[in-house]
Amino acid sequence: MITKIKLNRKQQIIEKATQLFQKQGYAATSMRDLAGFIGIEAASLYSHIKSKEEILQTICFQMAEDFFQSLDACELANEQADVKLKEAVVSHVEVLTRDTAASAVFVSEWRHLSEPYLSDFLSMRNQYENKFIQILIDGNKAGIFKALDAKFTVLALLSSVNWMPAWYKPNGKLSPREIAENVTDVFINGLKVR
Amino acid sequence: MITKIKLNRKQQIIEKATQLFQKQGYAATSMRDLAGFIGIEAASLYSHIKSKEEILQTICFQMAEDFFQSLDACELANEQADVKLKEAVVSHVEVLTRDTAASAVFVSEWRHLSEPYLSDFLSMRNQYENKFIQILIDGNKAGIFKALDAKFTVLALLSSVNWMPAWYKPNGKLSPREIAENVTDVFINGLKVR
DNA sequence: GTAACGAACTAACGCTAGTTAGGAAAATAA
DNA sequence: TTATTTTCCTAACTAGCGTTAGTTCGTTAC
Repeated sequence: MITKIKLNRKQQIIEKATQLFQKQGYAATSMRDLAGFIGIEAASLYSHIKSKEEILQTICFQMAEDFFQSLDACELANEQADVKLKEAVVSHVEVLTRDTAASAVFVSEWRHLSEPYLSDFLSMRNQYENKFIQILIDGNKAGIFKALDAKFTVLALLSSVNWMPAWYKPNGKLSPREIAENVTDVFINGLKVR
Repeated sequence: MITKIKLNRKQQIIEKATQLFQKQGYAATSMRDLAGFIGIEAASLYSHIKSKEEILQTICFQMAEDFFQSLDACELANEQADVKLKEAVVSHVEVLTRDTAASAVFVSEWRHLSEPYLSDFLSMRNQYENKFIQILIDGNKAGIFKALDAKFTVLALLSSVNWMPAWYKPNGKLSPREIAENVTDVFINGLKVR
């Protein structure tokens, strides 16, 4: 009984590649490595994909799309800046934890994209970060947030959260939302008892 | 007039390699690349170094030593936990910004170390993180810090700060100490006006 | 002046990389 | 059953990898 395990070879290739790219890095992962783990020959991969880089592109741009979609799904129009920030970070962390391997690749392997994909990627990332920056700026104008370099602060916030895939265990005690709420609480209210 | 530019070839090799490892990653940087930038043949590198990995080892362990040395130099024995934490982060950021390229390599290329160097490296890193964790635990016991998962919080804090080398410009408006103080202030007191 | 040394060179080694071509086998459709 | 399409194979190619061997050549030491 074989059942229909073989949903889609291409999808399986991308999934395994994601794991290997996370563990070893894109450049240090060979097509023979990848094929071996799947149980076929390296050349056979090319019946399903066009190139090694296509895999990386798929991972990176799929994740980018997920981040945008999740952020857009938050209804933030009528909220205060601190609530907005919290919800935005929760959305971000939920995407991050949904597939930690893909997230890790997204965070640290994008630089191996070639042009014009690299430029596209960076411009999308910039656009995404700007949404967070705007929340901080608005929050400051509204007297809710301190006057800090908004870009700098957002980068610090996202960096702290982007490295979660490296240590997040899906069976841990905390849900993604709880984790995100903890992190944002520290950022918004601080570590200190008051 | 040639003057004595050639301070030390080995040092020059390591410096250039550091830049390339940062920009392209360790695995994606070839010895011919490196040699080309220096202006010699790849084979000639081996008059000065034993292997490609030796360069990575030098960078990673030199940085590790710097971090420990800088942290140990802080006199924290009689301070409150929040001051301790602030000083520890300042020390960390000062090392990070002293050589941003080496720091970036230290942060993201260590996984290409082979055994036993990899294990040594990770155990040192663990030891280092534990010093921060202890500060949080003590601070909580003393009623200064909230009750949070200390390890989790430290990793978030260090991650947020470890990605500074990627965007820090030495000629920026803020000194390393000011940057570190800003970051720690957010972490300790929060983003919110009170 | 000659011996010794350091740093560079050329040439090549063995290996692995990503990828292509062409055909066999297996799965699917008619 | 036959035809078609999908999947995988073997074999091979070119390019590049890290590294070694052996040599040349200028500088330094006696």
